[in-house]
Parts: sequence; structure tokens; C-alpha cells
Amino acid sequence: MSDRMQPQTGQSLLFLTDEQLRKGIEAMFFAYRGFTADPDRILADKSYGRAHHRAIHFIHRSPGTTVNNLLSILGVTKQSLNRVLRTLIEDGLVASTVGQRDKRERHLHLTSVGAALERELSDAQRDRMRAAYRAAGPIAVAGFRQVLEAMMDEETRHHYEAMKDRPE
Amino acid sequence: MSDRMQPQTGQSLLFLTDEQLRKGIEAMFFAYRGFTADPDRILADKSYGRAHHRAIHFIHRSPGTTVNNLLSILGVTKQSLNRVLRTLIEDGLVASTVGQRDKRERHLHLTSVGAALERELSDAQRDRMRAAYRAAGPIAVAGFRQVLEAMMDEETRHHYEAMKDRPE
DNA sequence: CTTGGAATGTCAACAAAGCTGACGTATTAT
DNA sequence: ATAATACGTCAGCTTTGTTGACATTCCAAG
Repeated sequence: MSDRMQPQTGQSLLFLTDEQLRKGIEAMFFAYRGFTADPDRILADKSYGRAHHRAIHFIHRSPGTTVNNLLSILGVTKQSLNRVLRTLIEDGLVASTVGQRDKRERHLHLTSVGAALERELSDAQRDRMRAAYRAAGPIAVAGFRQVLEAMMDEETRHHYEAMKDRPE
Repeated sequence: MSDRMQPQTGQSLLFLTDEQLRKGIEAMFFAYRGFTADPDRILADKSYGRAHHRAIHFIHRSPGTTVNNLLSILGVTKQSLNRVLRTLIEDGLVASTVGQRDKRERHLHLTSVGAALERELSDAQRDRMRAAYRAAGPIAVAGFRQVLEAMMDEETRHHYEAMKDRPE
């Protein structure tokens, strides 16, 4: 039904064969395991999980973000996020402050302890990413990003792009 | 500690800055959500999950594979895989046959029903992948694959490469 | 000023999918 | 014979997601 060769229109479209697509699918699956492996190891000791990592990452990325904003970035329910957030606040990794303009909102920041964990996690994850980038080279990296961006849902891509190039 | 510019050795190494790496990390996170979104939707109706999809995918990919082999590909415990496999066998999507040479082994195949679900799932996932590939173009796709391969664990990459180019 | 809706938090219950540990049963290898 | 392997299974636990219900607080519109 979909495993036939596409007709060739001048240049080669062999990269769109089902076989090539399947390899891409498997590459995504296997690579994502590597992508999360190092942070997962660090978190395992501390009785935190991947969900905590994600929360920490995006709070670091957008300090002062609201719970609602974080929810739409992470794409989970508030109950699910709340459970994670609560432990992080209890453990003193995240500070939640009532909004000034709108006091219903809570603004989230990393404490120094939270920032330290963030650094440990992202250092580990960046190390692997850097090795992969270095091995593949800048042209490959550009392609990598292009394909990933094209793979995102519309709404997700907006989140992704909204976080672009905010300088440290 | 790691956010300084690397010294430039002739050609630009700007693609290795922490900012670029961070974007790559977020791209992986967001893209993976898109990557799994379509199969997840299909599976939700059928009271199966992502774990079932993975089992079905790799049984389709390597018909007759043993439980042990599947375990090492998926990287989960046998208890975890067994739970998934049992429901698939009970529901008649997977056939488990005793090995001829070694009767301790079970060889796994998709039934016609299982193959139909596999097709439905992989069609959906391939559609998205194809759209992304087409949007990004062949050069980008080559880079995409290169970076992903470099991101895998050693052992994982062996699994990945062992499944190369087996013709349908 | 009241009231409706938005933002947030929390309780309970549940499911998917991972884990460890222990044990049983064939079967094969030594 | 005995040890190791392959598989299945029971029990129990964890993380992380889900619904649904409900309370609180607060903004904004009538």
C-alpha cells in the first residue's frame, strides 16, 4: 500500500522510501534512549524522575513562568505537573511566588539548589549532545534540527520557537 | 562553567555552543512528542500502549525473533515485556512458537491481525516522518540520521545497525 | 457590588509501563 | 548428574500519566 517506489521526478527521491523512513523511525527510538540515559542515571539516585527533569529544565529556561504556561509547554495535566512541582517545592529546588499583577498566578523560579541540579543534569545531557554534534559536523546538525522541527506538531513548534535565542 | 565560546580553530565551531546544544535538546524533546503522537492516538482506542507498539514493530521487523533478543533490543525487563507480550498473544496479534533447534526458545511472529495493526501504526508514523523528510530534503535527512546515530549508546547502535537494510 | 469565569491547588481513583526479587519448569550444555 | 539458559509468572513497588470532583482566590464585566 505504501511500500512502492515513488516515481522519480528528475532528482532522486530514494530518501522517501519506506525503508529509509523506517530507519529514521528506529533511529529516533534508539537515539531518544541515549538522549535520556545520562540524566536518568543522575535522577535515579535522587528519587526524582524524567518529569522532574523536564520541569526543572523549562523553569530554568523561562524563569518566572506560570504554572499554566508550563502546563502547555509540557503537555500534561495540571494534576500530573502539580505532583512533580510539589515535591520540587517541598525539597527546596523550586520557589513558587504569588503573582503581583495577578495574584492567582504562581511564578516559578529555581533556587540555588535547584539551579545546581539543573546544571548537573544539563551538563550531562549536553556532553552527549556535544559529542554527537562534533562527530556529525555542522552541516549534519543543521539537517538534524530541520527534520526535528518539521516533525513537531504545529502548536508544539510554536512553543519551541517562542523559546528561541533568549540569551543567557 | 561550560557556556563560554570555544576558541575558533579556522572554521566556525559556533554550532557547539551551549545555546545551540540546548536548542537541540529541546528539539529532541518536542519532536519526540510529535513522533509518538499519531500511533498513541490509534493505540488509545484499542487499550494498547506505546510498549505494545514497540513490541509489534520489532517483531514485524525481525520475524521469528526470540524473547531474549527482543528484550535486549527494547532494553526492558522480561517481566515488563512479558506483560505486553502476553496480551498480544492472548488477543491473537502475536504467535509464539517453540524453537526447533532449541526448544527453550520461543519464536515470535505477527498474525495477520497483528500485521494489520502494525501497518496501521507504521503508516501513521511514516506519514509524519515522510512529511518531515520531504520538507527538510535529502541533505537534511542525512544529517538527521548522522546525529541520531552518534547520540546512541554503543550497544544500542549495534542493535540499530544489525537491523540495517534487510529487504522487505 | 455581585457574579461568572479563570487560575490554581488538592483529593481520590485508576492505568500504563517500568522496576526488583523469587520461584518453577523445560531444555540444553558441561 | 549438574549447571546454566530461556522462558513464564507471582507479588509488590514506583513513576508518571489520566479523569472527575471540588474549593479557593481573584479579575473583570455587567
